[in-house]
Amino acid sequence: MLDPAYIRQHADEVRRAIRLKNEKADVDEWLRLDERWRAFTKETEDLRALRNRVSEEIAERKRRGEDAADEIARMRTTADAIKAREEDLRLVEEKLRDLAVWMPNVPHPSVPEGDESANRIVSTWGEPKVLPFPAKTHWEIGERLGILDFARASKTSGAGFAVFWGAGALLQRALIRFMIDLHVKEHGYREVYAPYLVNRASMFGTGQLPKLEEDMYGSPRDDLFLIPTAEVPITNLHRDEILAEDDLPRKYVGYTACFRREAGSAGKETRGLNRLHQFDKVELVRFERAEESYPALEALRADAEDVLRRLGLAYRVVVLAAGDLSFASALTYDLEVWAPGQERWLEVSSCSNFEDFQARRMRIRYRSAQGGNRFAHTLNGSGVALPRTTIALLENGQREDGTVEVPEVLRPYMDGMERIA
RNA sequence: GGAGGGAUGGCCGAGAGGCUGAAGGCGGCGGUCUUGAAAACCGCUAAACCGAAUAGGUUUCGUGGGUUCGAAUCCCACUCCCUCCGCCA
Repeated sequence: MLDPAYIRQHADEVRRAIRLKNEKADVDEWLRLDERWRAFTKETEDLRALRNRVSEEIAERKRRGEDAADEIARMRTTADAIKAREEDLRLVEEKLRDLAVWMPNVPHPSVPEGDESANRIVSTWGEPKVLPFPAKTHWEIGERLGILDFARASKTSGAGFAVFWGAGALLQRALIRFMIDLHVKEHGYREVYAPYLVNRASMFGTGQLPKLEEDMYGSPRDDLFLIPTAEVPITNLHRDEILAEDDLPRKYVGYTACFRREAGSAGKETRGLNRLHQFDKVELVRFERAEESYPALEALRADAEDVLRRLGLAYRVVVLAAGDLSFASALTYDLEVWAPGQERWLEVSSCSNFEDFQARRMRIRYRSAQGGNRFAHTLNGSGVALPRTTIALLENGQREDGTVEVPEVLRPYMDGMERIA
């Protein structure tokens, strides 16, 4: 949610953000209603002030044992007028809010304009691997090794699901533990295990609602949603809280499964583990002082990158252009790993700074040392998503004989297994 | 699912139609004392909004409605929490 004062003073910036992000939101209508809201507010408050004053007088008279019937009669009409004005106010406020919730966060000035094709590569780590033999795709490798089973996944659940067997399943557990251990022990995050089902308020808080309701799984009977990312439950942990400034930053890491409809996407790009309705992810979430959120985004990104470096996977960092930026984000870095079997880069992490956009929706504040409460800045990024990391591990680690080398750092988590055969 | 109890400021907790934005405590800030600190003592300390305002005003005691000239306080509905019973991994 944007600051109403910001919308008033920077309407052009907001219009620009809406255009760049390909959103639909009516700033002019909002501005018009905001005018009216202020007029109604004044009228309503003046009437209330009158009521408060006269009520005080009535109380005083009664205390002295005097009669106040005339004043009470006069206030009866005032009470009706107040009720009418309050109703008008309420309606305008509702409309203002309905318009405001569709306004996306404003991109950081450094964000390139344009769609996906304007995304800018800021760095690359490692050499995209070229194998000395014909590279196989991960689904070929995994099915031959008997660790990946898409046929049976579609039997139990349909297209877009995966079953991992034996060493494949162990690899998932190993990745989760490796990543969480790294972030906890070396990067200073606190581990949290949070619910997979969340309520409407939580989905609204991080900005998935109202825009993405159609993209989510849920239980309509209970008005509960399956989380599309751990960002939702973890960021909402501090909804309606006022944090102590000394307690910032708060750095959390959590593993969850994630669920996404991915409606309408099918084909080559989604084959195998590339795009699933259910997948696993280790997520990093940070709550920061306003002036520290951009340095914190760099730190968050470095923490996510560290996972890929230790796994020995070549990757690149991309700054998303405005048109590719999510609704709530001001600046996002994507981390993409190289998958030689498919000869393409795969997004395994999106590291974003939401500034105070989510915090306003959730009323997450901190008590500032100079006095006064300020909205915290929230950030998050995957550290990292499992399926595509698994793809990269299989496609990069494959040998000509069809076996797959296990990176050194994962071996302690896999009973010393050096190779999946 | 059934029966009870509850929700008040950063936190704990009192208040039961008007004098309550709200006692008291904790925490925080400032001061006295001290070489320094602690202890003790004194003072200050909710948020949001309208407004050019350091003027004035409004709102907020879980949420939404109602009664009333006036509601933290009375009534209704809902949400959440706790206790007990049932069911269950």
